[in-house]
Amino acid sequence: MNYQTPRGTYDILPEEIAAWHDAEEKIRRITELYRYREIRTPYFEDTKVFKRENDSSDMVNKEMYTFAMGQESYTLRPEGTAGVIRAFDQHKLYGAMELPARFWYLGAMFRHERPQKGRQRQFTQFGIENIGAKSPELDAETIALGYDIVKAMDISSVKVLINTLGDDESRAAYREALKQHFAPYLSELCGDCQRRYEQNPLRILDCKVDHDKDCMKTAPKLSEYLNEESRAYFDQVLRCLDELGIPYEIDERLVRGLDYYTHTVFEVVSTRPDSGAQATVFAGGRYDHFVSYYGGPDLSGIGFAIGMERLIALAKEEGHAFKEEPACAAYVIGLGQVGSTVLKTVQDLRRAGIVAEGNMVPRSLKAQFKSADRSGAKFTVIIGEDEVRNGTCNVKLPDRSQVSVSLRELPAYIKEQGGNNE
RNA sequence: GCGGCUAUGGUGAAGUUGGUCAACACACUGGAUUGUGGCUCCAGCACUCGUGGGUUCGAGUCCCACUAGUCGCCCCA
Repeated sequence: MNYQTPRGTYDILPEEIAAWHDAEEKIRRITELYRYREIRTPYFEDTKVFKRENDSSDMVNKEMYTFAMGQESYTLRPEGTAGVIRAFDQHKLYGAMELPARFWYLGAMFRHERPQKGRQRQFTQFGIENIGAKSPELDAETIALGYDIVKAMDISSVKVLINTLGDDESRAAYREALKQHFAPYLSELCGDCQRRYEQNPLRILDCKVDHDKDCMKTAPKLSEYLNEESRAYFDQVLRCLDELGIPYEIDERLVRGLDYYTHTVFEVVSTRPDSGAQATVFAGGRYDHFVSYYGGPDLSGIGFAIGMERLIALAKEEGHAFKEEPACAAYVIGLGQVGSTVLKTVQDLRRAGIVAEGNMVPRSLKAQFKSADRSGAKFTVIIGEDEVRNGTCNVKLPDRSQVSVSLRELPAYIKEQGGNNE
């Protein structure tokens, strides 16, 4: 029997973890600067939290890990927004927090999809939600936060795609116009599009199958159906981005997969040719009615999610130097019958704040030196039987010269020599 | 859910038209060298080629199924 990770899941081995810590640290710093606060919601929720009425997205309809326990049906979260808003409503945070309430989250998400480059069944998302206020400035600020994270990872080959879905009135008008336009062509469209025609005609524009059909090219544009207010809102978002120096591209086809979006939607994609089919680094948008869906007041919100695996992979491809974990400063070797002296010496070093390792099993001198080499320690401390008697040790310096130091003064000596790393 | 490609030790891999011991390199372990290492030299390191069937006198090499990886479609972070 071979044991291995389930399909689409993977282990992050110690070798890889520095990259994650680096990204997480930068994210923490940036969310702090923007005054966002972390929220942790369960990894599974009542299925109804994710499976909403009138939701036509595949993610919700066929990619969820749903399981039953007794009478209850639960689902592993496929995305972060639903849980955060559920918590916001459940705990009535609209009354307890200053609005807009600002949340960030980081954790695993689960979708039962076929794995490929940049897509796993368990993957990690960082996301933010800004709930309870609505303004073009907030939309721009939200995009800026994500953009800052991407920049902090030294990723430069990305572009911001942006679009507006308008308010309810604009969308309703557009929806009717689209249905009218596509009605005569319905039989030419793919099966998915025929389903979308009823459920969410906007998504037809997103279709890859029917992309090149004439009726797509002649389809009315959403921008033609925006009312005055929606147009002004979007223009102001763009103006803010201009002022912040964030380059963007308006993409009229961008409607996003989740059905709850209104007004501003955006997607930041990699422009690297080696990014594969899953090039989106982060994506999100505004939602006018999602907060009330779970029983809260009719507040608007905006958020986005970053795919952490994609972020880290891109940073790697772009040559970002990940912050490394602290190296070993001192390695302690024991020769002969030295009892617990090695252990005590290493502990003294650690208590003095020095990253240290010691040889704890009886091994040949050669093997111990080899470990010392591999640990990358700047200093090798050698303790033999004579030294134990005298209360001293031999310290090998980086230039391979050797000095005798009393065990009591060893931590101070190593600090003095600049031993504690950088 | 659909399609292409792939699958040999800890790692990178070689394995000819199916026919001896499954190369080579790195890594690892031990020794030369049990009070001083990173060099060198020597030795060891795949009862077996993702799993299960089949064809054959004979299969790592051919066929089928399954599993996994990978890339693409769908979808999406």
